[in-house]
Amino acid sequence: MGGIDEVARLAGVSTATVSRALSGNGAVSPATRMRVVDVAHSLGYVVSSNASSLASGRTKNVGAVVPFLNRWFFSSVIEGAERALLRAGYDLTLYNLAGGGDERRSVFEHFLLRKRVDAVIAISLELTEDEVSRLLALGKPVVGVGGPLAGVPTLMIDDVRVARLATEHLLALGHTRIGHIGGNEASDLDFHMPASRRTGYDEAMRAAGLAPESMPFHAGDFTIQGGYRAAAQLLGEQSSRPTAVFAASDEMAIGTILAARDLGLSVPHDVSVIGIDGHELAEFFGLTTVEQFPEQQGERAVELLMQRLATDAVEQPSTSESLPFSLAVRASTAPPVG
Amino acid sequence: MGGIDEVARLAGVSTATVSRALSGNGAVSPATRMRVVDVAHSLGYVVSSNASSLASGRTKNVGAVVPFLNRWFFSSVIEGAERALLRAGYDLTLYNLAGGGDERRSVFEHFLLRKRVDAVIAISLELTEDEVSRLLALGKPVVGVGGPLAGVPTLMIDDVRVARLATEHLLALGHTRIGHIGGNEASDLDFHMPASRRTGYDEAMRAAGLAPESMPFHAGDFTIQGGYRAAAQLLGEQSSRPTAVFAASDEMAIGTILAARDLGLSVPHDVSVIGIDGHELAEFFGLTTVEQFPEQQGERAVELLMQRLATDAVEQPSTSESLPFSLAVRASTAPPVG
DNA sequence: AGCCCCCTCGCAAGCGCTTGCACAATGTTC
DNA sequence: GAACATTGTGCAAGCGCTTGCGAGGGGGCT
Repeated sequence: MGGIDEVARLAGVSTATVSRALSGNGAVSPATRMRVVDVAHSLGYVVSSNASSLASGRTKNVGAVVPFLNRWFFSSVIEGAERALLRAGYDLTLYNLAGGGDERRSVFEHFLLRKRVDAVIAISLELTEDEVSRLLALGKPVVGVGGPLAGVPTLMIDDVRVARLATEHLLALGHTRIGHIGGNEASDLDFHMPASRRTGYDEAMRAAGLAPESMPFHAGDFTIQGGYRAAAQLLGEQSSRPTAVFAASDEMAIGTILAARDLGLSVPHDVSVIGIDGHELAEFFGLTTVEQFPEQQGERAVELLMQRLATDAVEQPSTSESLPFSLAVRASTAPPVG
Repeated sequence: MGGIDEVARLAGVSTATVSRALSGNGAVSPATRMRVVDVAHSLGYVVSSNASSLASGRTKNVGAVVPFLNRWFFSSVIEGAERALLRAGYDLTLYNLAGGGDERRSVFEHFLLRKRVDAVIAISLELTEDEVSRLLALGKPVVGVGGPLAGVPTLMIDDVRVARLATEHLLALGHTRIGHIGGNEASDLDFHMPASRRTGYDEAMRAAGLAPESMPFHAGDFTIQGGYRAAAQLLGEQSSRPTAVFAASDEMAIGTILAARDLGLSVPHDVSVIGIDGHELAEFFGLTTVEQFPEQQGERAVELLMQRLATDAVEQPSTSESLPFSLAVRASTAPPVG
């Protein structure tokens, strides 16, 4: 009941024709197609994805592997990807590594192997070599977003340039004492982003004839609270207080703004603050930032995947794409006083 | 290659036995099972979900329908659900209604119909009658989380009681002028939560002999910014300024704290603030709040679903469950001064 | 008129599993 | 030791689609 046979019967054609009419694969005359589509619609018939997948080898589903879900960047990328996928008739199934050990292993050793997906999007993941090779061994298109994955084409902003741009904005305003709040050494080892952003900062400082190593630096964990704590330290020492702070993420920058307030410092009068990300709260806090556009990154990732699926090119083009970003100047940055 | 036949051959049994050994359905001697499992493991064989689904009618996959993804509550519920599902060997596929019109329709008219899921979790959704009936027409277990769905068993906190508890906390501290920041009339029509929280507030006030209608009220949109704007108004009028504010969500409460600071008011000295949710930022802002536990709600939803799938009870028990919550007292509330 | 090509469509063989049924080999009971 | 459960396994028929191949028919060409 409700299967393809019924549609075929009512439309007066074979199941083969129904399949072709509904999927768009193979030639069907416009008249026949219309009849089939009408019957299917009136029966509320939708092709069973399992039967279809089994027969065709295509699942119309892509997997998204993420390290967390409840962080702005990740959920935004997913949101963009999901939207693009729905439009293309694809589903999105989620593989959240947050759980840690066991769950993480089983995602790679079990879940991704059951042929439920045609492709996978890996978001801001630092994977072990073994995990990457398992991913590639699936023989399916893979694209990374937001973090470099060896051997996988990846979409990401050029963190070095972005950080340079942010730092240059402060320099152009006339600041010469610019503190930095970034990642700590430990996390830098497995995740390059904080290191790259620091590099961009260093480059800009040196290009301006300033010595980055002599500037105040504190590590945060990319949360508001981490930024607050780092900023409290960095801004707390009267003697060496910078006139501007470049935080490696908007959340840390917001923490910095809050810390400044609590220290009785006015932003931007006493201290300018700039971040990176274009977080949804940036505007509310009047935060100057270099925006990136995670939703669009998700959409772009899907675009790439669809293209790759269409040409069934199995080989991974390793051309990584560099994504757009843009400086949004708000009230948190101004020329230094005096 | 790599199919069940190869495993069967190498283990010296039939494919039927392999299927039974790997799935746990049907009796297989321990020795045989071990042999099969070993062979499967060494070949890296994992049952193809499509073939399995087609043959068995079970997909080992559940759908999660959400209105947004990038909000704390939703992503937390999903995170909890995902974790529980992975443990049970299930996948989670995401249906995000955020797009609005077209995408929303196609989720109900197309995507959910392709038999890709065994059950669905509907998170904080206000669905039309048509949408609910389509959901039920799937003939699959459905559970709602965080919002009432007619005819669907739902997990949610008792918003009235939670709001009463929050208000009573302020009353117990001695406050008698307590403002409220809640939802606006329009949104109340399709989403009951703001109205329920207001009801709880009204009840507590009346029980204390106070007239809620004479208290300051402003509508916010459940964001930090909305809370800020509402609080700016509510706290801005010198004459009628309340000594305490009950915000219907933590994000709005945080906005209230920020607005108070900007108005030169000290929290809790000049004004106490309490929220609802247990948002991850509450602790950072020292916000007193009534916590709910969305991750656990996600896990609980999965538990319910699994139970229902196990007993293949098709009929929906309409017993809705009321979830735990708890008052977390922090620095944002104190007795009124003088 | 005859030939060929192209377009449309049906036939039927799978896709890779699951499971009802049958059957053999043990174990249990009196 | 006969009669009957019980347990472990294999056989084979699907699950509901997709698609290679081939048949039929209409039109354009020489």
